[in-house]
Formats: sequence, structure tokens, C-alpha cells
Amino acid sequence: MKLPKLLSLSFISTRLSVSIPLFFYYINSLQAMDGLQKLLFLPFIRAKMVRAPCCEKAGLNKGQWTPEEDQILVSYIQKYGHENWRALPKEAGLLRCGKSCRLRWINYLRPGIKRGNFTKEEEDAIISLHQMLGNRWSAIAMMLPGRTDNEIKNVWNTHLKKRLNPNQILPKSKRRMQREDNLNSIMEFSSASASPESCSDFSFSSSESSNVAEGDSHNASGNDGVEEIDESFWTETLSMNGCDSPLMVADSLIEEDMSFWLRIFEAGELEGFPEI
DNA sequence: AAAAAACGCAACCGCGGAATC
DNA sequence: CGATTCCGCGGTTGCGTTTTT
Repeated sequence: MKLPKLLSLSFISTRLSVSIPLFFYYINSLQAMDGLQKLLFLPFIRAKMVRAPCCEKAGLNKGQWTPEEDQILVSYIQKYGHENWRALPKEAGLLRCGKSCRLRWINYLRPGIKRGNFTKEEEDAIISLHQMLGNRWSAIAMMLPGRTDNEIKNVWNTHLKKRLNPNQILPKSKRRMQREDNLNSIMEFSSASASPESCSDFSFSSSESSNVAEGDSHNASGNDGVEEIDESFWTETLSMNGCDSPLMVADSLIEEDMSFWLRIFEAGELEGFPEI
């Protein structure tokens, strides 16, 4: 004979395990719990208290922004600013996650964004800066007023990289095929390795695996041997060298190319070169 | 003219660091 | 001091558009 679901042990225990700790939690009597109670209930309470995902997937819009959404976001930020991205969409009445709002504002809606094609000068500046900084797009974007890191990253990946080294770049679809092939090889290798020990050296993160699969010789930070340098060092040193605006930096860079940077390095070696 | 391939860009995702509790 | 939360960054993907076959 089948018991009604409400009377089943699993149903009751599930409900109790969640509702009892939550009861203690919600009436704010956690401190009144004795050691055994805490021991028993804290894991459940913690499980309920864990950080919610960035977008509670249900009910939030994804994909392209509509003009109406743009308008709401812009007028809200103009009125109240963006102190708290996470709270912003709720307060503004947008069905978006905070991250999505931030990205839309930073990359598209904020004042001063330069639209349209990159000039030859801008492209040259990106190439030179990339030689120095590697894939630190936000640092590069600081040197190019009106351009966003995302835009620069896109230009680099779609145009400039090819221009510099056309032979190494495969068409996107072929890259994907190659990546899938390589990932399949990895999966086959992993499943063939029976013991956990033998697999332990073969745990790829998604980005690592795609780098490997694409035959990308860049290291993890994408800097190709360029050492990490604190951003504040650049800001200070550039202003020391009489470049008080990012545009001047870019201009100097184009005019004087590497010799400009060599001078900065030399100056940086003398004092205040940051610890790595 | 139609299908396939390539391109370009906006947006998403996951991670790491800083701030706060 | 550890746990939690938030933000920003870089890598990656999805998809509309353009070009090629």
C-alpha cells in the first residue's frame, strides 16, 4: 500500500531539515542555540544562506538590450548614480541582473563612448600597448579615451592579431572544430586513465583547455613573458614623463614607439619599481 | 539565387581580489 | 580571521550580417 506523499519519511525529513533551522534563523535566535543544536543545524542554515547566483535565472531578461531598457537604465543612473550594481536593476525596475546592467552601461551607454571604426593611430597604439601589457584590456583601454576594454579586445581578436601574424590564425569555424577535436582527445585520454592519480595532472579549466586546443602558445595571463606590473606604476610614471592625458600617452607612443617605453623602464628601474 | 562560411560585436560566464560582516 | 558579498576583468559564446562558393 502506498503512503500519501505528505506522510512519507523522506518528505517529512526534508521539510524538517529545512524548516526547523530556518525557524531558528528567522527569529534571530541563533545565539540561543546550544552547541549540539548548532552542530546539527548550521550546515542546513549555511546551505540556505549561500550566495545567490548573479542572475536568479528565472524571470530575468538576457541577450540584446531593448531601447526601452537602455532608457530606463540611463535615466536611473543619471538620477541616482550606480553605487550598487546588484541592487540597481531592482530599484530601477529592470528585469536584468546587476552584472548585465553594469556591462551595458560601461560598454555602451555611459557618456563619452566613441562609436565607429578605430583609426589607424588607435590601432597602432593598441598594438604597441599590447606588446607591453599583454591581454590587459582594461589597462590598454585607459590609454585610449572613449574606447572600452571590450571593444579593444574585439578589435584585437578580429583584426589586429591577424594582421600581425596571419599564418597562426585559423578561421573561427576551423578553430572550433580543432578545439572540439582536441577536447575529445583529452576526454578520451582522461577516461582511459583509470586511477584518480593519473587524472590529477590532467584537469583543465575551460580557458586552459581552449588555449591548449587552439594551439595558443600564450601563457595563462596571456602576457607572453611580459612581467606583471602594477597599474599605478604606469599612471605615476606616465605623468612623471609629462603625459597628463591618456591621449598624450597614445600620441607619444605612436610617435616614439618603443623608445618611449624603454625610457619609462629605465626611469622605473631607478626608484619605485613595484614588487612583482 | 541559395547555401555555406566567415566575420564582427554585444553580451554572458566564471574567476579572483577587495571590501565588509 | 574566516566567510560572504560585490565588483571588475578577461575569455568565450551567440547570433545577426556580410562575403564567398
